[in-house]
Formats: sequence, C-alpha cells, structure tokens
Amino acid sequence: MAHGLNPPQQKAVNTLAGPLLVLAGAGTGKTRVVTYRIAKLIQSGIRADRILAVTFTNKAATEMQERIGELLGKKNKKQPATSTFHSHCVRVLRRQIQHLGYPRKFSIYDRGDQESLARGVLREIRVPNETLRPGDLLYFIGGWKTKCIRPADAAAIASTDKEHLAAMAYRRYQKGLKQRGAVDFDDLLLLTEELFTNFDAVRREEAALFDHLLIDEYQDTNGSQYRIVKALAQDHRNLCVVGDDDQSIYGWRGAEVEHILRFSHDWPDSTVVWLENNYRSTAEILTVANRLIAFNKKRHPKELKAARPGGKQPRIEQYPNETKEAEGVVADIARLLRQPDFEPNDFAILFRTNEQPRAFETELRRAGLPYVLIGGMSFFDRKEVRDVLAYMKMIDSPTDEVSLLRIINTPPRGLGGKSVEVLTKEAVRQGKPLWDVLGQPTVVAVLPDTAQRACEELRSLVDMFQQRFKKRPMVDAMRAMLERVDYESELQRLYDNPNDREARMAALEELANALGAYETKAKKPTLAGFLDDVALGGPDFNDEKDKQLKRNAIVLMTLHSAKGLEFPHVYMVGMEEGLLPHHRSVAVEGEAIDEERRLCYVGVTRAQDYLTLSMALTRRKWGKPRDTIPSRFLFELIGQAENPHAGNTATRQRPPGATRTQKAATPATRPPSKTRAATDLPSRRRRT
DNA sequence: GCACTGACCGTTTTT
DNA sequence: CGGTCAGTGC
Repeated sequence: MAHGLNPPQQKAVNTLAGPLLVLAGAGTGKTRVVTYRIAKLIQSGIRADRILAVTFTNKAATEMQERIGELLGKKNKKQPATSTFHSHCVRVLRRQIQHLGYPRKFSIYDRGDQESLARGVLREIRVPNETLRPGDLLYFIGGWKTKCIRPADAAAIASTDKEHLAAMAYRRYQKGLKQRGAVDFDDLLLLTEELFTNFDAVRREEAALFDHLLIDEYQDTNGSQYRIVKALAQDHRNLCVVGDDDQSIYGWRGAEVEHILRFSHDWPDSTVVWLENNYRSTAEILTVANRLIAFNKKRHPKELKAARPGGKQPRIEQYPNETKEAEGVVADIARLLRQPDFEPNDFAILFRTNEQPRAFETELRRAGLPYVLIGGMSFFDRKEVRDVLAYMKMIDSPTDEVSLLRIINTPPRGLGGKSVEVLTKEAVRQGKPLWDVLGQPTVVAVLPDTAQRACEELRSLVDMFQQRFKKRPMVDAMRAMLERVDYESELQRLYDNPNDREARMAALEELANALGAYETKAKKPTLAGFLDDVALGGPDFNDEKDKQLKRNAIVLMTLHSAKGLEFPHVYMVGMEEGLLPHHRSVAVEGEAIDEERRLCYVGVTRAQDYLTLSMALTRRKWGKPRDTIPSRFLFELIGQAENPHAGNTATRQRPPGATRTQKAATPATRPPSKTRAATDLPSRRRRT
C-alpha cells in the first residue's frame, strides 16, 4: 500500500510510535495520511479496536471508517473506534458518570431542552423576562462553559448586573441539570475532564482501552479537549495529532491555536512532519491563499506549494446589491451548467452568516437549479420532530420533566396552564418529579375532569410504550405512538395549508426512517441510544446530510461547515467589511480578525479550479439598504495591502495582475480601488 | 384554552 | 424585513 505518497506523507504514515505532530496545510492529503497510518498500524499488528481516532464531525468519523475499510478489505472484522470528542465522552460518561454523583442513566439536553430549563430557572428566581431572557442566560453559560468556568467561579468574575444575575442562575441551572439526571452539550466535555482529574483510577481505566490515539483537526481543540487528550495519551504516549494552525476557526468555541503551536513543547520527544504540497487547488488559487494568510502573525510560517501549476485566476465581482449578487452568481452557474463539463455538485456558494443564503435560494429556485442548504435550521429543530422526540424522551425517562412539559398538552388534552401550575407546585412542595405527582390520585382529584383524564392517559401511554419500545422494530412502536396521540389530527388542526401538513408529516416519516436506519446499524439498539445519536447529530442525521451532499445539487453553506470539503467551483459571497470580517470580530480588535482571515483562507482553499469572490456595494439590513466597504481581505489577497509580517515570503512583489485582466473581461467587476488602501478601511468602522 | 395582533429587536460561525 | 413574544379578545 502507501502508493503515491510523497516523502513527508510517508514519514507521517510510518512513524508509528510516540508523539507525532502532522502540520498539514489545506489540501495536502491529510485525510489520506491519517487513514493510511491507521491501516499501517493495524497491519503492523496493532489490534484495530485498540486504536481511537477522534475527528471533528460525525461525518468525518464515518468517512474515515469507510476509507479504512476500503484499504484493509473486508477480511478485517474489527474496526478502529472513530468518533468525535463529544461522542467519545458520552461513551466514557455512560460507563463512569456515577462517580460524579449523577444517575447512571442520564439524558443529554439539546438546545431546546436547555432553553426550557433556563426558562424555569429564571422563573424560579423571579427574574423578569426583559431583564434576562433564557437565550441570554444560555449565551452567558455557554461562554463560561467553553472557558471551563464553573458556577462558583462565574460569580467572582461577573462585572455587570446582568452577569451577576446570570451567574446566580448558572448555579441553579447546573443544579437543575444534575437533579434531572441530565447533562448539556458542554458538560459532556467538562464532566469527562472532571472525571479524569478527580479520579485517576477512572482515567487510567479509560486510557487503557486504547494503545493509539489520533486527533484530527487538532487546531480546533479547546481547553477541555486538550486536557482530555493528555489524560488519555499520557500513559502510552502514542499520540498523533493532525492539523493546520491556519485553519483554526473555532476560537469562539474555546479552541486555542496555541495548543497546536506548542505541541512539541508539551511532548518534547515528538516527531514533527510538515505537509505543504497541495494537490487540491491550482497554483493561481494557492498564490492568493498564501498571500492572504501571510497577514496573520501567530502561525507556523508555511506556504502551500502547488502540485497543479497554472490555472484560472480568481475573480472578484462587485454587484450593486445583494439581490443582484445572487442573480449574478446564479446566472454564472447556470451558464456554466449549460456546458457539458460541469454538474451541479461541482459548485459551492460559501458565506459567512446564515442570513445570507436566502437571496441565493430564491434565485436558484427561480432558475430551477437543484441546490442544498447545509446547516441552518436542522431537521431536528422542526416543531413536529421536536414534539415527537419529546414523547420518546418522556417515555425513555419520564422523570425528566422538560420533555414532559413540552408535550403535556400537545395535542391539547385539557391539561392547560392552570392545571400544570397546580401540579408543578405540588411537585415542588413534595420535592418529587412532576411525573410522580401526575400519578397521585389525591392530587389529581383537585383538577377538572378533562385534566384528570389527561393525567391518566399520559401515565398509561408511557407505561404502554416503555414496553413497546423494548421490542423490535422500534419504528412500529413509534408509529403506534403517533396513532395513539393522534398527532396527524394535531397537524391538521394547526396547519390549513395542505402542503404544509404534508411537509410536516414527511418530516415525521423521515424521523421514522432515521430510527429505522439506527436500528439496523446499531449493535444493540435502544431508545436511549437513538436519542443520544439525535442529540449528538449522530450518524443517522448525517446520512441525511450525506445524501444531500451526494444529491448532485449546488451546495450552499457557511464557511465554517465547508471545512474539510472541496469543490471545483467556489463562490465566496458577501466579501464585505462587517460580514467577512464580521463586525463583531472587528469590534474586539486583535486576534479576532486573524480568525476571520483564517476563515477566509479556509474558503479560498476549498476551491479546486475556479474561485469567484463577490460583494454587494449596498446590502439591506433590517429593511434598509446600507453602503458597504469591500472586505480588507480582498485587498490583502490581491496584493494591494501592506503586509506587516511579509518578511521572508514572496507575497509582496507580485502585482495583482490576476484581477486586473479580469476587470477587462467582466465589466461588472471593479476591484477595490488602490486609493482606498486596506489600512484605511477600518476608518468607517462603527463604534457604538 | 386558543388564535390573532402588534410591539420589539437584531445570535457569526456549531459539536 | 421577518421572527418572537406578550397581551388581547373570543
């Protein structure tokens, strides 16, 4: 095997023992190296199930699994464990969480669950809604958690009134989670870390499950992940991390580039391999990419070398407004698609924020071109899906009242706010879960007749379906459950438009499919297991996403979700100050801009053959059109900005001939004028 | 208990 | 502009 690997790649594949840092630039065959390395480990006699490979997304995990399967052939029965940090932590916690005083059977709260809990907490400490809303609270808590700040410490660092309030609520929130036997997304990492720090025996037990640990996208590890990696690898020291500091784009989630920058310091005996030969993009595209990223100060100075010389020069297009931008881009794609050389899925439209794709969707629909919008509102965020999932969660653990409260009167069964209030008060008084109170005849007797019957109905529903979900296939149980609560009538009641109803029923059908897919794939399928997968955006969800990506359609997605992908044609739209770089990053000064630049770099390096950057001269915001300023990155990547860090690189001398010639070719294009140097750009920055 | 209406406001990016 | 939410009327 290992055909066609260049020397540094071979070195990365063959260095099997000890710490190894692979600094792999964009498009340098990183994934390939990782999979080959794992295959090599297995061939050299390491048992596959003693290898743990951690990827950034579930999708990457599945893909890696498949590639390794291809490399090793069918005969290899045992598979290496590939999962994301979060999924791996779930596995650890499912085995060990009782050490932290949580019930063994805990549930994972998604965003909606968190919101309900937050709302409850705020009501409890009687915070008026306009002072601190559930969303604000979660925003604060999220911020603290990504920085590993515990409730007790949050109070100390809080400065504003709002923060103090939030810190107080944070303590309650965390207590609430524990009481309900629930963990939120951040807890998966935080609790695992806590487990490893406080219980060394547990740490050793978990670390001993594997002899080799590989971490992909290491530049995006945050503090907890960093320490979890250490905890797992410190005994065997067979740690291989792969990443590119220039593609670190998750700083806002607590990721620190420093982790990858100081790897050799943490593991002094480590081997370092640099991969700089880019096989993805043409030389023209890489020139632009290299020139741009050279503006960042804190980085391993490396330069992508093109394996594919020449190519078409990247274009910059300017449009009068965002509608025209969408029209222009779509017209361009439509034109190219009329040629036989290209397929819809050769094209990607990349943008910074989730409000941007709307205009493009309308245009694409009008042009009758197939497209997929990746991300955005998740399938699992749809009301009907959330409702049905709430039923399943309640059946799985009735004592966790968040789900119970969601569907307690959905569809309406005469158990309205008043009755629920009575029940909740009673539950609080007794210090028991709401669920228990629903079954207490003396309590229920106070309620109106319909409410009484509703309580009975809920109790018997859960009793019945707890049994039915133990039988296979679970899909049958799910359908029976929908029948029983007559959810279809609820949809008819709520939505007059038949299309709407149909779409919503279809969503439920899709959920059933996901459940079915889970059942066939999982070793021992359980309702709880399915719900875990759903919470983690697990494989069943990814199948859908994957299918979408394979659907031969134009792909619309954010720059963040584009990480790791490649397309022959890339359109980066909305290249304006305030959007890329985003105004929130502009406002904080310093390193935030560097991350925006990396984001831009990620976008540019997705392109294999053609790259088109575009901007709108005015853009509507909240109904009003406003003038825009070209993104400073445009000046930087065409070489019209002073580079303070240019130093040894060749970024400076080349004039932006690329865009010049292009200007003549496309009259609509006006590259940012020289008179407005990038250094002047921030002058219009809004300070509020 | 539920639907409708108008005031309000403006979450960057996601596992 | 468009989504959310509290308040109002049935």
